[in-house]
Amino acid sequence: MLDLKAIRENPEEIERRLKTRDPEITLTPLLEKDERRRKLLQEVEALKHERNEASEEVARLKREGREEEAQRRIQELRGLSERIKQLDDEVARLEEEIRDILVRLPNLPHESVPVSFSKEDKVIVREYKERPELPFEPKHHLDFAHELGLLDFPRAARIAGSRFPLYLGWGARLEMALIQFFWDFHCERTGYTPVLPPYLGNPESMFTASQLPKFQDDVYYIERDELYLNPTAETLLCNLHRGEILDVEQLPLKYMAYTACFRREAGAAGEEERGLIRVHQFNKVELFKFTTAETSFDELESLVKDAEAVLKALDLHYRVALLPTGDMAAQSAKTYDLEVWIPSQKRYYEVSSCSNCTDYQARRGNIRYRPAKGEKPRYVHTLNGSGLATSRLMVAILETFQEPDGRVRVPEALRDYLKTDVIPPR
RNA sequence: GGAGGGAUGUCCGAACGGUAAGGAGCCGGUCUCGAAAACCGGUACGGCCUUUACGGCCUUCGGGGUUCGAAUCCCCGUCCCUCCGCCA
Repeated sequence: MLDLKAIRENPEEIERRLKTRDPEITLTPLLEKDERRRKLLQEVEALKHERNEASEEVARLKREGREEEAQRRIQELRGLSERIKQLDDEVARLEEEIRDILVRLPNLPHESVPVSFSKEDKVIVREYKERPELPFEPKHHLDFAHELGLLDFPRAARIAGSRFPLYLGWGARLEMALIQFFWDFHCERTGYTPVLPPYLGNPESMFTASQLPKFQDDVYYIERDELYLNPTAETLLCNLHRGEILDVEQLPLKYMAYTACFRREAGAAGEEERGLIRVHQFNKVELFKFTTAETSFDELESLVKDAEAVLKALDLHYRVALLPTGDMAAQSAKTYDLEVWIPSQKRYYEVSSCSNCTDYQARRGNIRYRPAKGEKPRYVHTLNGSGLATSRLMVAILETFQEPDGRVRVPEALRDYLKTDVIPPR
């Protein structure tokens, strides 16, 4: 959510920047409603002042036993409260309308973000290692994972439905090894505090993280209990300090969570995304930071490096892309994607998305910090990044390290976890 | 799932329906070489609005209602605690 006061003070500039994300955006109705609300507010507050003083007078008269005068005063006040209630209702209605508009506006993009509505216009910032050249035609992971007994999509469909994964045998072990490796890596080397959060979130949590109202259709919802299934631990970690005022000395706060993630992926289909590329349920280790306003863009750079470090440790070819204005999530001011090479498709797939959401989520969730003793609280900046999504990473590993016979070499970093250097073991 | 109790500031804690006591802590001061103690003063976080003032409005878990006036009475909800039931 953007700061209404800032919009009021600088509407042209903010509208111009928002239009780089969505040319349809116009702030005029918002400003009109805001103007009207403030006018009514002044009116109603003056009436309330009058009522407060009159009430005090009634109390005084009663104390002094001047009952008749008090009754006369009370009679005079009857209409006043009626009028206040009318105006209050009108102000409340306007406030709701203003909020409705405000919560649907995206964050202001940072000035370093390339302006374009086409996701093709992302900027490749850097690459790691050479693109792997296999001495044979690489197979799609599904074309050998079933044979090797690593995955079983037909049986997963029997249990839940299509696009749900079922890992088994060495596939399950590999997935757990990836999770454990990422978990240990960020605990021990990059210094994030580990968290195992609830997998369900309430409407307020979804709203704060900005899953609501726009992405209502992308998340699973349990109507009976008014709870949403976790679509990404960003949603959950974002709410860890909702409503709090943090000490500036605590910042930056760095958290890491492992969760299963659930997404409806309505409308997703197609040959390109079969197998583990796009599923309703996947595993992810998520990184999250709460920072001050001054440091958040530096913290974004180090967050990206922390996520990259895992890919490097796995010896995978990847690149870092800076997304253009039109391709970022609404809450983000600046986003880097980490994309890993998928040999069978000869293209890159996103395995991590690292964003600085500045004060957008913090304002929704009222997450603040006190810059110094005695100073007014300010909104924190929130940052998130996958570190990483294991399910997609498994695709990269299976396909990059496949042997002609379909077996898979295990990256050095995972051997201690799996106790084998090839899957399945000979 | 059932029955009961509770939620007030940084913390503890009070308030016959009359406009949020008291204490601790914290901040400032006096005293002191300095500190502690003692004493004096300040302290409802926070938010909104404007004529930015010694200003006004809101804020006793959240939302409604009754009333001239609600921390207080009524209704709905959230969270916590106790007991019963169920249970990995």
